[in-house]
Amino acid sequence: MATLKDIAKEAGVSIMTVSNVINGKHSKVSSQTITLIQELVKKYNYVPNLSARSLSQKSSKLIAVFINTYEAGQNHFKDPYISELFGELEALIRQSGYYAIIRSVETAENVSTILQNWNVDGAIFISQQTEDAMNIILKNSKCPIVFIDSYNKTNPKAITVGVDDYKGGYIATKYLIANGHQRIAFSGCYSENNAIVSQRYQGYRNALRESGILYNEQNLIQTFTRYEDGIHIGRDLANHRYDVTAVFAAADLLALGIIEGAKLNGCIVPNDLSVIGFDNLDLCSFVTPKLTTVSQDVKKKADSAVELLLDAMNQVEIPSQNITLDVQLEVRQSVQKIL
Amino acid sequence: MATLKDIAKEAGVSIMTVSNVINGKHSKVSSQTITLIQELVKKYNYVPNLSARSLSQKSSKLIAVFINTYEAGQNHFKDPYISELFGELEALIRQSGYYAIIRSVETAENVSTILQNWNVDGAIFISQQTEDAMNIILKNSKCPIVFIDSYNKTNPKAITVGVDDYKGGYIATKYLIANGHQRIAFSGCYSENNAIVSQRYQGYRNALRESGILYNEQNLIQTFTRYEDGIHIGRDLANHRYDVTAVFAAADLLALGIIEGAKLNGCIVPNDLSVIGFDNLDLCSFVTPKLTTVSQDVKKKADSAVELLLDAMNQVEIPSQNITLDVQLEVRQSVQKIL
DNA sequence: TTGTACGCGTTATCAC
DNA sequence: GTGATAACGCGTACAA
Repeated sequence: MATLKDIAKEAGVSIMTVSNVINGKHSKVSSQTITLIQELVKKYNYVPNLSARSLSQKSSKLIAVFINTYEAGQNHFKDPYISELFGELEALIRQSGYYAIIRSVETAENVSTILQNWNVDGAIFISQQTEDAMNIILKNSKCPIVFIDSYNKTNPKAITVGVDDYKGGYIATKYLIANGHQRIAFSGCYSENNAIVSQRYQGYRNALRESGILYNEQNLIQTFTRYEDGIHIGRDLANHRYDVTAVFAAADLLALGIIEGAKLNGCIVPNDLSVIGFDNLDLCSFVTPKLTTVSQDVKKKADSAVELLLDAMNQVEIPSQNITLDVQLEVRQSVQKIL
Repeated sequence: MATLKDIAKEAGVSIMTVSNVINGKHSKVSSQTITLIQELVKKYNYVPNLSARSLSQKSSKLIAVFINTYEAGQNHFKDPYISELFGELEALIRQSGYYAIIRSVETAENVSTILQNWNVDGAIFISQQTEDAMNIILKNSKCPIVFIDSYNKTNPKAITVGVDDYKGGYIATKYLIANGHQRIAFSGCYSENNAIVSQRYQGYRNALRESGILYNEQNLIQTFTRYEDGIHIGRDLANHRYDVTAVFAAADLLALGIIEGAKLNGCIVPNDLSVIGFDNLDLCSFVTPKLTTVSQDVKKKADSAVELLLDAMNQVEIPSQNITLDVQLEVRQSVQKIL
C-alpha cells in the first residue's frame, strides 16, 4: 500500500528521488540517500503500482495469450499439446520480465478490445486462426502479435510460428508406403479454413502421387480430432467401411481413438491395421501399441514465438517473420510391414 | 486510442457525461446525449483504459492464478489434471467479467508483490501449498485468495477447495481388500509437507487396520509421481522387491508408469498385479488395461473455487470457507480378484 | 544531486 | 442533466 509519496515524505526527499532510486538511476542520486531509501523501501514493503506506470508510460509489461473458446464443448486445455505449449510460454514470458494475461476469445473483435483495455505490449495466439481472422485482428491492433500454428501468406504484418505440416504429412505417408501399404486413409479436421490439416493432407497426397498410387477420394475421412471421434472411425475401419490397410491421423488423440475403436471391433493395431499420428504427445508412449507419430518440438515453438514477439516489440530487425520448425517421424509400434 | 476526452470534445459535452453514459448511469443523462455519445463511441471505437480505471477505483477486475514453478524440471502444465483445472478456471473468470493473470511462482514472497503490482482483486492457487507458505501469503496479502488442493486447519483466513483425499485412499484400499488383496503397497510423494498424499495415506492405513491387516512399513513406496518414476517402481514390483499383490498409486500417471514398468519385466496387470490410481484423467481410459482409479470432479472444483473467491471479494457471507468435494471409485480393468 | 509541474485516462464529489 | 475539480501513482522534462 505504500506509495512513492509515502517513502518520499518519510525520507524527507522528493518523489522523484525515490523514483530514481527504485528504477536504478543511481547516477542521479547520492549514495547516502540511496541506502536510506532502500531501507525504507524494505521497511514499508514498497511495490510499484504497474497500472500507474502503464498509464504514464508507453509500455504496460503485459503480454496477452489468446486461445479460442471451447470447441465442440471441450475445454481447450484438455489438449495436452496446447497445455504444454502454454506452460512453456508462461515461463518464457515471466523470465522476460513480462506479465501474462490469458484469455479465450470467440471472435476477432474481442481481441483488439482486450489489447486496448490493458494497453498490452504484445500478444500470442496459441490456436489456429483463419487468414481472415488474422487480417481483422492485425488491422485493429497496434501491438505486435505472434500467431502459432496459423498460415498467412498474404499479410506481411503477420508474424507466425509453425511446423512443417506438409512435410509431416509427407513423411508419414512415405513411411507407410515404404512398409508396403498402398491403400491409406487420411483422417482429420479437413476443411478450407484449416490450413494446418490442409497442408498435412497435401503432403499425404503428394507422397501417394510420387509413389504412383492412385488417390481414392473415399479415403479422406472427415472428422473432429478428439479421442471419441477416433473411436467411431476405428469401428468403421474394423467393419471394412473403408478399403485401407493403414490410416494417417492428423492428431495423436484421434489416432489413439482409432486404435481403440478398431480394437473394440476386433481389429488389432498394428497386425490388422497400421496407424500414424501427429504431435508426439507424451501419452503416445503410454498406450499399447505405442504410437508411431510425427513429432514436433513444442519447447522450441514456444521459444521461437516469444523471441519473435520480443524482437517485434523492441523493433529489432528480424531475418524472417515466419518461422517454420522441422518435424520428424517417431517410429514406435503402430505400423506393421505388409507384403 | 480514443479517450473519454476525445469523445467529450467531439460531442461538445464534458468528460463526466461521457463517462456516465459508458458506465450505464443513464438516469443522469438525457436520452439525446446518450444516443449521440453512443454513436461516437462506436465511430471512434472507444475502449476504456482499465489501467486508468484500476487506478481511480478500488478494483482492478484482475484475478491472479498462481502455480508453482517447474518441479523436477517439468513444465507443470504437462500434468493433465492441472491443465484441465486451469482451463475451467480461465473460462469462469472470463464469464464473471474478470481478467486472468497467470503466473508461476517459486516462493511465497513473490506472490504479494504481484498482487500489489497490479492491485489484483483476488487470487487462486492451483497447486498445493504448505501451511507455512499459505500463512505467509495470507499475511502479506490484502485480497481474498482461494487455495485449491491445500490443507490449512489453523488459519481461519484460508479459503480452500479440495477433495476428500482421505476417503479416496480409504475406498481404493477397501476395494483392493474386497478383491482379496492383503499385501498392498502405497506409492506416492509422501512427506509431512504433502498434506494431500498424507491424507490418502491415512485412508489407506485405516482401511488396512479396519480389515485387521497388519501394516508393513516396507510397503510405503516413496516416489515422485511422474510416469517415469512409475516405470522404476513397476520394474521393482515385477522383480519382487516388494511383497505385495496390489498397489495404490497416489496419482494416475504414476499408476500408468507402474503398469508399464511391471509389464517390461514380465509382470502383467491385472493378472499378476493389481493397480489403482487417483485423479481419473481422460487417458485412464486410453490405456490397456484401463485404469481403475479414484475420480474427482475437476469442473466442480473450478466452479467452487471461483464461486468462493467471488463471494469473498464481494464480502458475501459464506456458509463455509473450506469446501471438500466428494470422490468416488471408477472401476475399470486394472484390479483383479484373487483368492 | 534534488525538486516542481504536468500529464497519462478514469471516476467521485459536489456544485450548478 | 451537466460540468469543474481533485485524486489515483507514476515518470518525463525541465528547473534549481
